[in-house]
Amino acid sequence: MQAHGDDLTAPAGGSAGAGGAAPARSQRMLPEERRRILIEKATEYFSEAGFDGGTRELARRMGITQPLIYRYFASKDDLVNEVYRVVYLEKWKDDWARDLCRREVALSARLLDFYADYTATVFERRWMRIFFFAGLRGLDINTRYIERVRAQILVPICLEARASFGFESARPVTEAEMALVWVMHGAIFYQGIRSVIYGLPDTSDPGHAARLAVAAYLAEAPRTIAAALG
Amino acid sequence: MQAHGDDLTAPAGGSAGAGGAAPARSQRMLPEERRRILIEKATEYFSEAGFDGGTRELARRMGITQPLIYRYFASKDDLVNEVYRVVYLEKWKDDWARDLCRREVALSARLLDFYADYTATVFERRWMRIFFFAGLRGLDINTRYIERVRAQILVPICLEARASFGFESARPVTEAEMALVWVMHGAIFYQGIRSVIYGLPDTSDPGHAARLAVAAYLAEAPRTIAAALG
DNA sequence: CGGCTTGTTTATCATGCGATAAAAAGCATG
DNA sequence: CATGCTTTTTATCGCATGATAAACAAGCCG
Repeated sequence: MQAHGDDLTAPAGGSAGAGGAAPARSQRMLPEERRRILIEKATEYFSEAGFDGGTRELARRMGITQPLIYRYFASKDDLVNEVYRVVYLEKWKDDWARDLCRREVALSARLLDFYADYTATVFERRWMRIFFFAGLRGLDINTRYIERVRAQILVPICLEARASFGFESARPVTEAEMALVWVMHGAIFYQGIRSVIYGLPDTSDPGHAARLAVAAYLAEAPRTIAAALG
Repeated sequence: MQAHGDDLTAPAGGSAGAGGAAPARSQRMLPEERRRILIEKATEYFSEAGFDGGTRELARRMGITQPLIYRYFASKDDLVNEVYRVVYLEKWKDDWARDLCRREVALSARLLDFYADYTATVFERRWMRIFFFAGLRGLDINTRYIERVRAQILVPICLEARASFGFESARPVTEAEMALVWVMHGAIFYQGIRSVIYGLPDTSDPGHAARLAVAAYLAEAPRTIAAALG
């Protein structure tokens, strides 16, 4: 895209009296620190350029040279996998599943609290874009993430809804109940897609969409649950 | 990925008596036909590999050689843009906007009919993947598509909802009304994302999600409209 | 200072890409 | 069959990429 080579046209200047614009050798760092920064910058860069982004451009943005990356990661794939790992696993909060089951709080409040926290975490440019880049690649880390959402968030919500409406039962959650909770979840998640992936000015408050979706869910849930357990 | 060169190691065989496994020169075609197939196969290929997919691999899948592509498109970008154009523009139905305004039909039926047809069009692997590949690239053709959905589908729905609930008014659609219709649209569209992008087995019928989302929209709409116009 | 370890750069290789030019092959017409 | 035009292939260029090996430089310890 752009000419980036001009900085490198004077390779062996030595003392390089002209000086000033020289790229300046990057500071020596502790391996842990360098690795940490590398992953952070890689996340930032790949979330914009996709995983086809080049290692040279990544290095340039970090102020280091490209081969240095290979001192910390055996291959580009290794680095990419580390980015996945950090994005997918380190941003998951176990509190979510736990707090959703606090029955001393009204279910509507639990749902709204959860989605307030969840959207604050994932409606972020880096997270969302990496999520979709990975999804389009069909990576199983993506599939596993969705499965985690299903098992640890949506299924518990279905069970809490049963309890909340007096339909306590040990029967497994039905497809109809799952379809309903997916509709709520999708309605909320889509607002993040709209603002982050489509790049639309997010005029509307995500909390508003969540309130509408949660209210619709709770309004429809009793009928769906009764039909499922009847 | 795989060795593809072996077929080409015997370039000037001439009569090539051994025959049989030879790649077989591709049939001569009329330019229009060749171009049509090229766009079709490019759509198929790029929807899987992303737009970083190579021209050589595309040619291989078509059974032609790579430089032939450049007889029909000046550059790879030209081909890619043609793929966008076909996917985005040729699948849009003007009937959608028109049928949504047929007031002799109940609004709920109009909405369900529209979404039945719309999801049948876009909940398709090629369309959906190209849509997100383009979205992640920030292409304005994608932004313009969303704008088209907003202007020709969602705004009319808001106006039809006003009329349907007796709130006829020429005042521009408010943000609250748009937020509500985006929630309905998002809830439905997300089910397509889930099955096509996430690659989940779409156990649930998309019509079911649409019925839930439309019902929730129509249940909430009177309150939102009254507040907006009050 | 000299020597050692280790983080960093320079130089380079092999490969794959998009793109171009020239040769070959098909097919109609005299 | 020869001619001419068009489709398709062969051969190749320039460039960017991921990766490797060797040279360099910064700190630390004697």
